[in-house]
Amino acid sequence: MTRKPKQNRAQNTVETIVQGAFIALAKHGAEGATTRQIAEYAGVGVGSIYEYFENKEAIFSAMGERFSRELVTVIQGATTNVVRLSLRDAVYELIAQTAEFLKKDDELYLRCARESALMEKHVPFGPIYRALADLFVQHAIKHPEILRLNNLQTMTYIFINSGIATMIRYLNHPNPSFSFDDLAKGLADMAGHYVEKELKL
Amino acid sequence: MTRKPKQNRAQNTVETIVQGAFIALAKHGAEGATTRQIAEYAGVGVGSIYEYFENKEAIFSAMGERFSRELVTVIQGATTNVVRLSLRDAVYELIAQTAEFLKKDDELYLRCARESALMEKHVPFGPIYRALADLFVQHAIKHPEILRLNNLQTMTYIFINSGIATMIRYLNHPNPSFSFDDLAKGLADMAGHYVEKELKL
DNA sequence: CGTTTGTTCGGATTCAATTCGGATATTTCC
DNA sequence: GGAAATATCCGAATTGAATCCGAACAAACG
Repeated sequence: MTRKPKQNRAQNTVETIVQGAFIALAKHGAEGATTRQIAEYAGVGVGSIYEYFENKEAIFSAMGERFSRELVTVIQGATTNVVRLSLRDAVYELIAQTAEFLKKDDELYLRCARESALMEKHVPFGPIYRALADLFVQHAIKHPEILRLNNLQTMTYIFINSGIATMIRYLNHPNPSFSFDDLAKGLADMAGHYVEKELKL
Repeated sequence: MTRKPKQNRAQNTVETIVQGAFIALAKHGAEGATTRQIAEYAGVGVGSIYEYFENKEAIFSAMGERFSRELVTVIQGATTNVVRLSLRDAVYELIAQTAEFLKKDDELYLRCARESALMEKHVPFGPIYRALADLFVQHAIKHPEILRLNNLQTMTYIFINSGIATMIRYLNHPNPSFSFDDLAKGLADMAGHYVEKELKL
């Protein structure tokens, strides 16, 4: 039965295992990442994994949670700057920040994000979605005219999901006919134009 | 080594296996779908699977290809009607058609699409993307003003990917605060407003 | 028919995930 | 301090699903 790590040592082991899993995944893809691989990279016996993780899936979930948590931090960190900007600029800035986050640590996260099957399954998007929705609210407070939109719920959902999905897809399979920056501008314009047009009606 | 089926009988076995895999997946999810399960549903010996499929992954790929092929047919079938409509109505209609496609056969495809991890990995989106891009061109021929947009490539990419991703996400985890139809309208408006606004500049 | 080629099958094999029981480290408490 | 209790770590052994294989069955062909 999996137990909670009580000592520092164990806490550290858990962290080490998750880190090892990130490395194994980035290096060998979802297939190559066997439990032995992970234990190897973590510098830990295979058995130790099962002291703290129900099974291999649980490691991936822990990875997903760490990813989600850090991305939320990035989003929250960007809030103060972003709320001042126009919606268009806010979207652009947010995408830029996220891209930077994915590329840190020698693209560790981006490499893992390429295993999009695992991502989709194990990353809790709820908190990310909520952080963005919050940001959106903060932004709306500074730009109250946006509140006049009547289908705000739906459009927030669409913008957020579209943005995340399109960005991930592009990073996974870059399309040579335009740059990531073009994409970011396109997404920013899409949101910007929509709001401007809708407010006119 | 896997072989090509030469006799009708074998051709049929291959088809049967793929069908069995769809059923197993819809019924028991990605985990429950063991090779024995699949063979069982197909009414075929386990060994037979390996005559025509390199491994289990290959079955999923075949499923993905079948899915992709059929969806492309749906899109192409919708073309004649859709090109007449305004961009907004065209997007709406297309989403409606796709949703209907996903729900046929007692939601067989939708159930499988829920295993989004597998989808993402095994469905070749290229042909689907191309069919939509084609449709977009056909549409533009009837509505030439659209060709005045300067970042057409990028925006096509964004609209198509946003639409697919948002729709699949909603169907996988419906958001109770608005309906699927609201979503379709939102996506249609997003594309419609963007184009109208951009053309004004 | 007899031969050759295509097909089906399910028991045997393989290999990664998981378990287990003991060895080792840390904390507790006298 | 040190001995008991608790927590941690480990890797050989087990398990089970994916895959292989060789025998048996069917069709095609002369």
